[in-house]
Amino acid sequence: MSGRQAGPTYARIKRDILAKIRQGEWCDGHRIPSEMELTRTFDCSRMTVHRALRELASEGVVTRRRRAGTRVTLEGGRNVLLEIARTDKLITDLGHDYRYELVARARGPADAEARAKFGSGAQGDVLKLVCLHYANEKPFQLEERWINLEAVPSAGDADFTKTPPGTWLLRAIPWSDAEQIISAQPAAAGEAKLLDVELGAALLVIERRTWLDRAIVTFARLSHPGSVYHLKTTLSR
Amino acid sequence: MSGRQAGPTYARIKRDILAKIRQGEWCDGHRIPSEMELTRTFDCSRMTVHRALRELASEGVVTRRRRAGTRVTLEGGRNVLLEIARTDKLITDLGHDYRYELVARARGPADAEARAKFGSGAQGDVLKLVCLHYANEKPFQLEERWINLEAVPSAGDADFTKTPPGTWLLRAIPWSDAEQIISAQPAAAGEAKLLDVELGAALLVIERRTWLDRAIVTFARLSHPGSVYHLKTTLSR
DNA sequence: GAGTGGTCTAGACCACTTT
DNA sequence: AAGTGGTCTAGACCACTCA
Repeated sequence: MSGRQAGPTYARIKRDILAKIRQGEWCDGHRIPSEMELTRTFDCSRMTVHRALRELASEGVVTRRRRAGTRVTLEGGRNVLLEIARTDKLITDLGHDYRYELVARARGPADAEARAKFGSGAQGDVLKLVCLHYANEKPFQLEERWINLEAVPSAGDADFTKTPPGTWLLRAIPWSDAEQIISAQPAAAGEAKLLDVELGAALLVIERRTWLDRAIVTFARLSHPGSVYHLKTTLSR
Repeated sequence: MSGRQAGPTYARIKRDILAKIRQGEWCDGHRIPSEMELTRTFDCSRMTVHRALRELASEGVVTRRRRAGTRVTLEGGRNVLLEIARTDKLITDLGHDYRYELVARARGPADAEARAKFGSGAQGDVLKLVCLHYANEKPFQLEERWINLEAVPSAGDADFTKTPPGTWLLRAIPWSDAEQIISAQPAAAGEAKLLDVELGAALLVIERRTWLDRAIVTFARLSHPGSVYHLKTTLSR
């Protein structure tokens, strides 16, 4: 038969295998037919079968080993795509009014606090910014931002009263590595006042470090009132 | 010639292109040579070049359009990999002792609470479990779990005093879609007592729904004391 | 040793989009 | 109309690993 369904052959092979896994016909650890067998089943070349299986493997659905064959991946950790967007985009995507305010700006040699954030990587001047992002005129995110001026000298002259530093940095600076820590923390006195929440209220905090090669570029601490913000991720297989 | 560096040809092509992007030689929006040109540059077949470019496109590094060519992807949102693991694996990976305890188990028709969690998808019996996961004998995660027994009848007979429901479900049940919401919430009275924290303390809460086709399988609310738990993600390009 | 996946080739035809 | 990427083939040889 080979009722030519929609799309290319490799996609049809992927769909058929995924359907068998989803329906439980092939469960965790089950061995999938070899490339040669599938070549006969789908009446196509081995390269086409190989591409389908290779993509499923790169998506974590199956695990392949020479001689041992292809098996449905045993359950372990799963990788979930978590999309991180600029704060202004995040808010306007939700259909809210967005407003940004620069609360404080200070430039000077790296003090102990900055060195702690940067993990001892900064010796020269550091720019520290404190910003508030509003959604519908309510505080949505408090952004504390440290920028390593050794790595990004042009940030010293940038005007951050209109453009949030996150947006400016994404446009201006290439980066090679990033790290992000998501946690729940009680609001300290200063944070509570700026975010207009009770002292000790639950905040969702994202701390993000960004490097260019070995040099740290920036550290951001983004705090959100727990009552108004969450991260949502979806996945399917 | 073709100074055979390490690894297969397609990987070398990917590395070379990524290096040019990282070093800023090809910046956002820059057009990359066509497959035919790269075929000559790297002295290999077009399929090999195609594979390298296709993988870079699937990783979001480049964007490809027929006739228009291949370009370095313009900056937009970023995708971050967030790894989600079973709680027992999470704790033992950190080098801590793991202990699990079933606090409560109740079976009955879906009440208003369960229908709210399931988004009105459940009509029949529901199994509700409350579990505690300890790391080094300190409460690490409070798991409140609802299982739709219409979708998973065998869960009604499973023994959850030894095996955590998350582990059991991952092994027993295929799934097709999942949704996850990460938030910061204050500890309610019952949660505070079980987790041994102050009333109103900041909790990092993960709520996860899992479906098989259209039917909801399970809803889990996983609460962690903010002081002992965080999610960490890293990425590089 | 034999069977598995991993890579690669030198062609081919098609689909799409810009000119 | 021409040039780009998208897919596919029918082979080939290699690398790994289990029996």
